Amino acid sequence: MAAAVRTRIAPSPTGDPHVGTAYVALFNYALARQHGGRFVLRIEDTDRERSSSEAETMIFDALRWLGLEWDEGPDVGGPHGPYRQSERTEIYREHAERLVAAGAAYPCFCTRERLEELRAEQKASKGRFGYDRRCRAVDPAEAARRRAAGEEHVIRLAMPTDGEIVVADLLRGEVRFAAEQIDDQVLIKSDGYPTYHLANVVDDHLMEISHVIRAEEWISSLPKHLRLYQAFGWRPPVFCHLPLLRNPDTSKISKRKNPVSLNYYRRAGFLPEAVLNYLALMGWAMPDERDQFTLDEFVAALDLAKISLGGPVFDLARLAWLNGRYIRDLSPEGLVERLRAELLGDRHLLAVARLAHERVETLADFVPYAGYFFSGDLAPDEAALGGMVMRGRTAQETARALREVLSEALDPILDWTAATVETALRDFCARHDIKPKELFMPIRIATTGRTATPPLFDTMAVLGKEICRRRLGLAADALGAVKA
RNA sequence: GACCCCAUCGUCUAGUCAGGUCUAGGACACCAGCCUUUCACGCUGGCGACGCGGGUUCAAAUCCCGCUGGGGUCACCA
Repeated sequence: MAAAVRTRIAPSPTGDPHVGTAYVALFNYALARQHGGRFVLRIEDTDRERSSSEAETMIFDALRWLGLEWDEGPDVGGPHGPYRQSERTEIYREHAERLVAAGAAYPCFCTRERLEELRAEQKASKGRFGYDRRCRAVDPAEAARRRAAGEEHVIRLAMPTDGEIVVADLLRGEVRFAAEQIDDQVLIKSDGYPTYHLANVVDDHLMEISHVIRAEEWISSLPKHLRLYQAFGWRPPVFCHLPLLRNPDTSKISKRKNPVSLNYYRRAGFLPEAVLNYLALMGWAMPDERDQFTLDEFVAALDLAKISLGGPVFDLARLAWLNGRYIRDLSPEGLVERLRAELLGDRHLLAVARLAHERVETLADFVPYAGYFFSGDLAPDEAALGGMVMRGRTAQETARALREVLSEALDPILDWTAATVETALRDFCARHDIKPKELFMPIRIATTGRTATPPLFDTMAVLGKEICRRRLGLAADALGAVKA
């Protein structure tokens, strides 16, 4: 009897919930459902610097919005918990020690400074990149003494130094790597936390994951992972690396060039079933090439082996078309229901009403006054573009400034409120020696299309991060395209 | 740069594994027409691709090699 199919999605809660996470989750979910198996959600929060609970909550919300329910996870429990890696550090430490005892891993006392120098040298001499394995030569007894004395160190995996490592990928078959070119990966950081590579392998084994379906960017670390399975004496799961979603210019999908936050799609009025359906079309097609189908139909028809490997360009226009079909399939009553669920829900309506109620005279003024709170992308016209150009600067310079506002001030905000936005924006002005006045009008016009609006930060708070980011990005693009 | 992956219309793809039925099919976008008081939907039609060069074969989009191109990875981030 075949072993149970167990799949997982293992996102890192370090930012906004990513469309790539949904893409990978979809295929994992579908495979598990197809085989009556289990779909696990595991939070990989081993980067103490960047992980946050806000980001984790957003991942839960986004996945649930899409309807990709998990059977085991941090919030629903399960027999293989805990499902948050930060709560499993003892397990990783124990496993790392096992490897050290077996000689498959070793403590490394090299300082960050030395590693940086090493990298610089290697770069200059165009030599091989990676750690030079110096600490591998340290006598184990001496290493143990130094560790006991509290000397700062990491634990590294001892990779074979010659021969070939052959890994198997469900879609690509055997892939070969020369062992010597694989780095001695850090397994345990000096803060005692594991790196992805260790935690991931240990957990996939302990959680009895049968199929690891993840993005292609991981394929080059597969030799390390395989080595870990061997060193532990475990049977590796089936690996299946999905192609990477792409920007229109075919680079790996990024927020600079494409909306990547699932929050954007939700807020911009995309239906979850349409988003899922569209994602299923990335690298895969129904046997009859039908382009509209339900999640259940996908679950029934999915054949992993039929995934095509060319990186699919994420095309908003095609998603919008699909979304339109789903909307047309709704009854008018159904449409109203959907509208009330999100865009015209009491929550959003009330937030807008708070800003609009002293600025309208009749109820009928409300819709035209507050229209931009209920729409998605804004296409700035010439007048708007003119109004956006900052005093004493060119359109291009303004575009650059707006992009910096995005990446430096706005993107990092996970707790999006009028207060956090205001602080971020004022800090930005101070840092760049810009008068707030000069920056705020362009932002106002970019985010609302108007020169007169309720207070900017309140307005941006109600608009939400994703709508603001997209409108600012679009405005920057339009300004950048203005002939100097 | 090194290593790895990939390669069909602008985009998503079917066809490639088991070579002939492929003068390469469908969808998005675009263009035109029809429907229609308008717009949209819908319908019909059009534009549009096997990256290049060698092989193997009676026959290659399909198999092999090289080139070119694109992408990813080379962190005490995942």
